[in-house]
Amino acid sequence: MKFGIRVRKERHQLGLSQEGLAEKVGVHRTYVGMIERGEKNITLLNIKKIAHAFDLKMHELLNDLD
Amino acid sequence: MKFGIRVRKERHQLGLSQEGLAEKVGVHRTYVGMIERGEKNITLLNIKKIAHAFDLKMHELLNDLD
DNA sequence: ATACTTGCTAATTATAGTCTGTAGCACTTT
DNA sequence: AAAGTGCTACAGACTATAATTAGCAAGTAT
Repeated sequence: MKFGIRVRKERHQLGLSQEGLAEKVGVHRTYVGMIERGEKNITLLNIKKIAHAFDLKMHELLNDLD
Repeated sequence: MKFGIRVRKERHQLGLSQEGLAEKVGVHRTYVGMIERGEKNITLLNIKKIAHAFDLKMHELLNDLD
């Protein structure tokens, strides 16, 4: 999945650490790492939370992925 | 979540029953019902499968949702 | 009256998501 | 060099919940 790569890119663009993003999103720090490495099959609610942390809408975070 | 309503709308547009969509997507018929009723927090992989069953990309199925 | 569709429940299995801890790398300071 | 700091990868054990499955009720249509 390229979703993780996209998340990492957006996170770096904001100059956030995984821990910093985790805090904004409301998930655990290690989980952000797992998402970025594509190890987990994230749910709709968390996609939404991450998108909002980036001030994006879900579909904006997902375009050009599949 | 409005995602379920969107799925139902797309399904009707194709004249499919829940069972017919379930078969195309590769999930159980009752699960499609649960998704449409917003009872489940669907994962990225299943969002992708459903979108593909509709000949859509994920972000196309999710636009105008949040 | 029977075949089709959907809503709903309850139980089980698979896996998403949490938490603790260890280790490695890059950089800075003394 | 060594010690300290910040970020990340990863493992293992745990908890919460997504996803599967079977079954029954109710409506609608044929």
